[in-house]
Amino acid sequence: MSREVRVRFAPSPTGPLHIGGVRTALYNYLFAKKNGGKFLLRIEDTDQTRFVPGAEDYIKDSLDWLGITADESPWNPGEVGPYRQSERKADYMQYALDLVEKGHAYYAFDTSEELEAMRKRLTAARVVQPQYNSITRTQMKNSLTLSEEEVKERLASGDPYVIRVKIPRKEEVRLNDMIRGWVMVHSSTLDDKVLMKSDGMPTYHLANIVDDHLMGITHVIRGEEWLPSAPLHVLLYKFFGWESTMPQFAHLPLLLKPDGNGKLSKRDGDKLGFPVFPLNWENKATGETAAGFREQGYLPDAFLNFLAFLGWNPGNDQEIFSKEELVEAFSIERIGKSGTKFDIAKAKWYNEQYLRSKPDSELAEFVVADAKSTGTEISPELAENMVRLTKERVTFPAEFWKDYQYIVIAPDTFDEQVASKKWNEDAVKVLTHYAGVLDNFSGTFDAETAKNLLGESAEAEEIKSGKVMQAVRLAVTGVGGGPDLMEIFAILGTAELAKRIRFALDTLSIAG
RNA sequence: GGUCCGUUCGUCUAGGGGUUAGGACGCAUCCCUUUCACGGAUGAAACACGGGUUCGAUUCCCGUACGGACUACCA
Repeated sequence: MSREVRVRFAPSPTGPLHIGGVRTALYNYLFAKKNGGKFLLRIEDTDQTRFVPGAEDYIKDSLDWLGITADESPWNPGEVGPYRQSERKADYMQYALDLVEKGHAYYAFDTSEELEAMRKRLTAARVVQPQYNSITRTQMKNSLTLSEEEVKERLASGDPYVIRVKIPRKEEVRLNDMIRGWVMVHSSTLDDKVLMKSDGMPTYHLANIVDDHLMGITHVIRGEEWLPSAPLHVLLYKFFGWESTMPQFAHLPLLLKPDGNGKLSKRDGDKLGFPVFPLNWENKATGETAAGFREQGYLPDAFLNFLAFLGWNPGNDQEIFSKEELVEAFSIERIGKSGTKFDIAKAKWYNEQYLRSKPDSELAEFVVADAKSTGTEISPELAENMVRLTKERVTFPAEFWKDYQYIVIAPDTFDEQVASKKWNEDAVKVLTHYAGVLDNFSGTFDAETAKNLLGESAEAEEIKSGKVMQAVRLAVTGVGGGPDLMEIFAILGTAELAKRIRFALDTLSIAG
């Protein structure tokens, strides 16, 4: 009988969650759902100096937006809470002490100045890697070098101290990563990492292992940046005697900058011309806002689909996956090993695909709202008509109104390039004739009728209608390209259409 | 510097001892069309390098190069 799958996403609320983190959350979620397990969210806020107000809410909002819902979290606690490490503070010390008792950890009283001096001394002695380890700890102030009496005294008098792990001098540490296979490291290259800080808070390493154990975590799926410390984690499981329930590790390839230079970091922001955050983030300190995918117009399902494919693939040609399909198809075996460069063009393509699959009526709501925000009230019917005509031509919902509002609002300027090339006497003749026809028309003016009448006007002037079509378009819309013109005519109606044509006739002059 | 991880078209990737090395995005050309898109068709475009192993290596092994992560009382 294997245990129920339990995975966690454990972000640190030190700023906005970036997309690498979101992807990690997504993979954890998919893995849990695929295996009928639980997905937990744990806030790792052990570093009080880096706490950023609002970051926790941001994490929640981001995951909510994408529908990556945790089965257990600070907002929806299960039975192994609390789900914030700051609220678990009291528990960690006993585990650290347990390690001290077992001889796997020790007190260290060195000040930061003394540590600095040690590193300087070692560097001067050309030691390549100055670190607190099995060799150097013999020269430092800790419970391994000080007398038992002095240690007791220092502890009693409230001397600041940390608890460090005692890394064995010669041991081959191995772990079987689900993505990378066997990884082996010799303990001599590891250092005696701090487990408990002098402020009484645990470091990541201690808190992480203790909480994962207490919360029954079976699989640790996290970014590759943790791979170097994974051997330490394995050692800690062993020291605690928790080997039999040690989770399996899966270290995800990193998300890289598009130029291939380093991992995608929070600081990159819209400096690179696209968001690296799911949602807008306002930096309270600087007042600057970093762009989010949501506000740029990305649909959550499209973004999720895109994100899933950054480092994972289903092994077949299918590219469009709903969340449910992703759950069904997901497996850790199909996650790649190498870093993934972020390609915004693909993200846009995904958005277009999802946008086109949405019903016109739903998209029309965006258009009504966007129009209203610029002071124009339009009916849902009109908005839906606009969507029907332009859906295949936009990437983001905002483009409906931004690029095609001429369907509602008559243009007052005309594209000069098109005008100079296409505006000619033939066009003037046909349009003048057509305007007159429109004045006298009564009946149903649909696209078909609009086209027939225009054809007749052209014929009357003995001009091929195809020759003047772009000029006609220019006159009515102000631009040289766009959706089916006759459909636009039908929406405008004869009166508005005639009015626009006459305005163009008055305004435009034939290029010499 | 040290430890660890990685390397298939520009990008995301499939594949895996014998393949015309497949797909997607992007790009180009053509078709459709009243324009621009959409759609359809076609095309250019890749196994980092050097040694092994093998009848045969892009695939396995070892080096080299390159890229990346880590190297805090941060996570």
